[in-house]
Order: sequence, then C-alpha cells, then structure tokens
Amino acid sequence: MNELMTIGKLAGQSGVNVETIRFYERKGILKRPKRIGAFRQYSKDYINQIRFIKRSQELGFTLNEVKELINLQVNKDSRCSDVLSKTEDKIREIDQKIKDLKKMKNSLKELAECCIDDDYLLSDCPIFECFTSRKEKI
Amino acid sequence: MNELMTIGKLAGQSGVNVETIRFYERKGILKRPKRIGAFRQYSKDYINQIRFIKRSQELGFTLNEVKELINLQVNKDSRCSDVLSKTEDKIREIDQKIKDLKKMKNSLKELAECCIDDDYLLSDCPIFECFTSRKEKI
DNA sequence: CTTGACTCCGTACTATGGTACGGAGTGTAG
DNA sequence: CTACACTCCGTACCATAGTACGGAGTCAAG
Repeated sequence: MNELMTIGKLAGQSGVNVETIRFYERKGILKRPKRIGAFRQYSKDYINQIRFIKRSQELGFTLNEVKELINLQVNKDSRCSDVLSKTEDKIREIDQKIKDLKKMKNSLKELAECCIDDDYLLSDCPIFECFTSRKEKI
Repeated sequence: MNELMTIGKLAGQSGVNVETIRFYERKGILKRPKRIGAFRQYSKDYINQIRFIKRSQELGFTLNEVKELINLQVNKDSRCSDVLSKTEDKIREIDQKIKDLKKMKNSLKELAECCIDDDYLLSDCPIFECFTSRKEKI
C-alpha cells in the first residue's frame, strides 16, 4: 500500500507551494522522487521531510544547514554528536545575535534621550548628532 | 574654501567602496553631488552622510528606513517626534526579534536533550524525531 | 474528442545590500 | 605625448529563500 501523490497533493498536504518543492529539489534538499512518466510521485515520507525542513528553519537553520542535517540523517555512520554540535553552534550563533540586538536596543534608547523636546523642530534638536556620535561601548 | 573630492577620495575617507557610494546614489540615499565635467565632486559633508548611513545600519535600520530618516532630516517641518517614533518602532521590532531568538534557543536546548547518548549512531537516537515534534509553547 | 486541471521545464523576478566587470573617457605626471 | 590612475556608465553577479510565468505536455471526465 505505497500511496503516492503528485507534487500538487504534496504541496497541499504540507502547506508549501508547488514551486517551493521544485526549488528544494533543485537545491538538493529534497531528494528526487520517482517519476511516473514525467510526473513526480511522492510517498508520504516527503510530508515529514518538508515538515523537518520547515521546523529546522524555525529553529534558525538556513537551507544550506538543513541540507547538512539531512546529509547526516542519510549517512548511516553519523553520530548524535554530529547533530548536537550543529545544534550547539546554532545556539551560540543565536546568543550572539541576541547580544547584538541588545546592544542596538541600548544605543537606540540612548539616542532617544538625546531629544530635548519631541515637539521641537528637528533642526533645533541634537538627535541627529546623537545618531552619528556613537558612544563606543562595543 | 570648499574642499571637494572625487568619489575615490570620499570612499577612502569614509571607509566604503566606490561602488557602494554609486549604489547609494542610485537608491536615492545619497543626494547627487555636483559634477565637474562628468566627475562627481563631493564636499566633506558627504563623509558625515555616509557615517550617518553606516551608523543607522548598525542600529538596525534598513537602507529604505535610512532613506526615510534622511528625508526627515531634509524636510524643515519635521519634528523630533517623527524620528523618535521611528526609533521606538525599531526598538519594538528589535524586542520582537529578541523574543523570537530566545524561543529558538529554548527549542534548540530541548532538542539537544532528546539525545540519549551523543556517541550513539544517529539512527538509534530519537533526536531527529524531536526536530519535527515541536512542543508548541509558542 | 475536447476541455479543464494539473504538471513539466527553464528562466526571470521579488527583496536586501552590496560587489564586480568591461569598455570608454579624462586628467595628470614624467 | 604617452602611460597610468582614476572615473564614467550600465549591467551582471553574490547570497538567501523563494514566487511567478509561459509554453508544452498529460490525464481524466463529460
């Protein structure tokens, strides 16, 4: 009972665009399905594959990184530590991004305080000078 | 004593690429300079303009947003509140990004805990199932 | 047997922020 | 006067993650 479906069905079932599936295939992220004639025929496994891709993206992995994860999945010699290390790298990357964003936020707050009176004409307010004079705490 | 410089000098002085300056001009972010013959001639003010653009980018503004800020700067009727509101919008945007990143990070941490033993063969470890089974706390 | 829905493919386009290239013109120094 | 550096312009290209399009082929129902 190998239920197969066309690309349109798969797209519908997994909530992505038909073009996106073809795009993933071109990128080597989804493996090429069997064909009947010229038409792609997908097993239900592909729904999970697409779910995996989407979830990985939500977790902050780029499509290239997803591809690497899938390669690990496919390779029978892969260790859990291979995936764990990618996960930990990603956590570090996210931590760095959070730090950067917090820095931005603090700078923006300081900047806002440059403004003497928010009803002032912009030309009378030093806010734009504050934009350019960074207080390097970085 | 209107010291003027060519695009190459300006690029050198402000630490950007010549092509970047032309790019900003095409985008309407830098105003078109005077020309002597066909050659662009920049006053020193342009160094500050470019510094402003770069600083705004560091603060998280996109080039389109930088353009809007510059329009405010140019418009003599602008109020400080106009800039302040853009600044506050950006702070909110950054806060949202930080939230999203923290969510990612937590999910990644949970994911890492799925792994029973990091020396396991990946095929014996449930980590990939954990990738797809999200515990929706979102 | 025709119509409509679906699929095929390659290519072009979106946004973002630039970088690179190639052929032509210019400006200055030796 | 010639050589070299610089500039001009339009266009193409990079990554990222898709979306859109157009012409051709295919499949099932009426």
